[in-house]
Amino acid sequence: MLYLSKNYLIMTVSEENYIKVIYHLSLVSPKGVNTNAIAGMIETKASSVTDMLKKLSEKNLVSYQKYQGVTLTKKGLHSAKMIVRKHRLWEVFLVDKLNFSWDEVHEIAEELEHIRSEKLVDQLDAFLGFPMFDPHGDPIPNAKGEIEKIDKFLLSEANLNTDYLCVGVKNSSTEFLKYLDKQNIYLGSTIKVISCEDFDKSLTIILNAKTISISNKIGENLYINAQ
Amino acid sequence: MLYLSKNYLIMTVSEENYIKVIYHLSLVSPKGVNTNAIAGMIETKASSVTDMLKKLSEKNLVSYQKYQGVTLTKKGLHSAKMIVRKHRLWEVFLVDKLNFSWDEVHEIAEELEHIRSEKLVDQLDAFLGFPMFDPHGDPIPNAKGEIEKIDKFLLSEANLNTDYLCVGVKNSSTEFLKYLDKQNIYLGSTIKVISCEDFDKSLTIILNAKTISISNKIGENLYINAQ
DNA sequence: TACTAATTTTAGACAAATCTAAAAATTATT
DNA sequence: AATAATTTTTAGATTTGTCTAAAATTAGTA
Repeated sequence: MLYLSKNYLIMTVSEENYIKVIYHLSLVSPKGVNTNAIAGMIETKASSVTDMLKKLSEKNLVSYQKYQGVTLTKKGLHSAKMIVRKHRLWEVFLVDKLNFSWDEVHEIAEELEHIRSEKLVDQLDAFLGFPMFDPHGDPIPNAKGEIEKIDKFLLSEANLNTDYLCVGVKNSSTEFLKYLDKQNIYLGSTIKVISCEDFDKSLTIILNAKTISISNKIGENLYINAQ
Repeated sequence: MLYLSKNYLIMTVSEENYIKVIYHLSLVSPKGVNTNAIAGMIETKASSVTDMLKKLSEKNLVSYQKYQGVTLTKKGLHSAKMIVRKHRLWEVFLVDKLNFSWDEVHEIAEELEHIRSEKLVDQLDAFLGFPMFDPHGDPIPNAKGEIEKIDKFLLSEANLNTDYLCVGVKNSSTEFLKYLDKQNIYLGSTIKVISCEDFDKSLTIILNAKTISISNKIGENLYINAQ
């Protein structure tokens, strides 16, 4: 096994991707992540996942019991947070400094998140002014792995006639983000739900003083916050 | 073979490293680069190089004749320049924006040079103000692959009692760059050679108004320019 | 020119990460 | 609780990039 120092072991890009996916799935299934769920996210076969889980378990990055799903160890959790930290910091860099739009950055950050230098990440963080959130409203872990939790919920759960702030997206797909751009919905936009159709749960909202109608699916992918 | 469009083919990190090394060696051996020379640079075995040369030849990135060495095709040359472009732009970013020193950036740029997005490189270039040279004085190819040639030569070839400007380093190793820092030799420093010892070719120079002595090996790795 | 030395290539093997197909274990359903 | 359906694992194969050892070619030298 490839170690640089006692606490820092070199992971392959593939291993990092598994750890990251397990981390994201753990937030929804903290008791254990299923093989198939991982396979779905990585776009690989369940058998490949099993192979990798054994390897990650060997390296003490996950706790894995045959047929019982997998959880991150303390070491694995820290690795995952550092990957997420890099991913989100690079996204901020791309948007704030290189004028990318929020729908263009995910794919590039998927590559940049695997660049190894710790100093690079921390200098980048400082250069960007220690941002707390990425362009999609997701929190950026600090150098220790600590994550600022903000109280946010979905627009579909909003009370009627109450002012909210748009603070994030649940879905970061290009299609969804481009739709939001077209509707002039950005992070920081003010939103008030006027009505909800019983039939299809579509919402009529006042967005930055204009009234528009959006589908239930949009409401279920937009995070808001009490203003 | 993995193509994205007619003219853009995806290369693996390994393939890119070979192409880059062949490019650098071509500048010294334009008639053909030897298998062993490549093996030495990549720290691999000659047999591995042979395997890769066949693969690169298949992809039309190199012209390869058994036992006869290898040269880059037009396509290979362009790929190489784009990799070098990325490497050097990232080095500028690390030094100018993230406060790295010139001896820390090579290793990180070795990773960053493989990030694929063309838009990323071009936006980075603009963000940095279209720099012509990297922190070691090496020219940065523009988006078309054009490289500014400046007339530079080694300090060991300098005339006595003539004012020169330090414009680059031939050797970018950490050890050499740290030595230069210690001696306060930077790009842009003014240098005049006062004398050269017959015995060991060591040089006595006036550097920024101070007189110091440097070995022949230093003189053979420092590029200068008529002021 | 013939022989020796160095370089380069071939042949076959291996590790990492993946796959398919079949077997085993778990979960859901009657 | 027995059986069906689903999930997960195993076993064995494949691809990429590497390796070693041996063979082939080229270069150097007496």
